[in-house]
Amino acid sequence: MKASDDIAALLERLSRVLQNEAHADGLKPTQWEALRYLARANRFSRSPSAVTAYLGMTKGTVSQTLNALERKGLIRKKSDPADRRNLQLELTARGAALLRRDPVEALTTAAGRLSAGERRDLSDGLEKTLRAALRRRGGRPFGVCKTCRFFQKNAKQGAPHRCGLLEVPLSAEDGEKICVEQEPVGKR
Amino acid sequence: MKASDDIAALLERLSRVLQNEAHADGLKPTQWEALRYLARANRFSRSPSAVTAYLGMTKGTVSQTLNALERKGLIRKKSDPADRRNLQLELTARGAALLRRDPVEALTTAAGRLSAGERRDLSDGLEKTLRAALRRRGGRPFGVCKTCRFFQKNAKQGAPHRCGLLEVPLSAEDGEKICVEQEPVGKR
DNA sequence: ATTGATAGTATCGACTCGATACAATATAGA
DNA sequence: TCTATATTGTATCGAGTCGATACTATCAAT
Repeated sequence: MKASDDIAALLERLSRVLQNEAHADGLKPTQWEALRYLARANRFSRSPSAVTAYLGMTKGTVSQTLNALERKGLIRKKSDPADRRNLQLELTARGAALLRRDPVEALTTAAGRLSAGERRDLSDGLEKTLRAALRRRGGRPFGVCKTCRFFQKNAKQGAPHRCGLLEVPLSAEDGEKICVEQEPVGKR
Repeated sequence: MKASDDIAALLERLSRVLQNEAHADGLKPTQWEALRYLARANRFSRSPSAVTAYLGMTKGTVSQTLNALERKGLIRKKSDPADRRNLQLELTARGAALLRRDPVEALTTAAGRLSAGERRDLSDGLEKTLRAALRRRGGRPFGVCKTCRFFQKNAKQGAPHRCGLLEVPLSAEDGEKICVEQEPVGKR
């Protein structure tokens, strides 16, 4: 009980530090988050609606944020010929370059001083807490493609892997990225 | 290297969930944070400047946030007769009541499912990460009074304890609360 | 063709937040 | 004492956030 309160307080405070850090290079915290997400998401997951689900915000806010990123020349919008309601988002070269100077590096290096065991413990605890919090809110976990129950390794039909949900081939790179549709293996 | 990135990503995402959660009851995330801080801070640390240092924001923003909380009848401002530049802040009964319905409870209960050992590991990792991040930014740790190097236990001069920095008596309650001036024991 | 779901945009209002400029009070030095 | 200088807090601006609401465009199912 006591320790839970401490964890909440620590998370709140770290969250604040993170947010303060994220005002660098003329971008706002939300803009950084969206940019980071787009860099780590596979091609099925680089749409405004996926960003909306990931950030847990409303469509309107995300629309504004993406417009800001486009205005700054950090992302590009392409319409999807298959479904013209969809927008495909991708980072420009400038967007990718900016991301290499990510202010959240500060926290990354702060965590880097921990021992390997401490890092694993911390990572495990955070992941469990995050999953519990997301379940409670009804949010998707947004895990990496290859950890999904629909991921078919070595499908051997032209492409290395395959998605059993969308019925499409997957490159090795796709498998490493975040996916909107991801559902952890033995779940649900 | 790999695990550090994971930790940064998990923290970022948890931070976002936390922020989304904190839009309850007509308060904004920052207003909740300020309110929570004021409930946990001792009498030397309930001023606008202490809130400013704690949240790591500018004076102007904090001033607005505190005005909003006052308008909503959640905090009260009193001028300090000793130094008339200072403002003493305190929660009203309504403020204290609202805090008992804190939306961050969501995360608290999420963390509550962890085992005692997992909680301790998580808490330790978060604390070390936070300290490292704060040191890097030059921020104060804002620890609890009784863990401060200036804390004198059982001073036996009227009051239970004593602050060796400010040279004032401390109640048992003061000792349990967050202090702006706190410096961890064997530090620096 | 109508109906309904889905993807995005536009706009409003309250708030955030860095930046800047400012008022009042306290403190230290000449 | 008079005068910097620092400290505490407020006021205002502009860009952005974010929930809410209303809107357009496209697709899908009957």
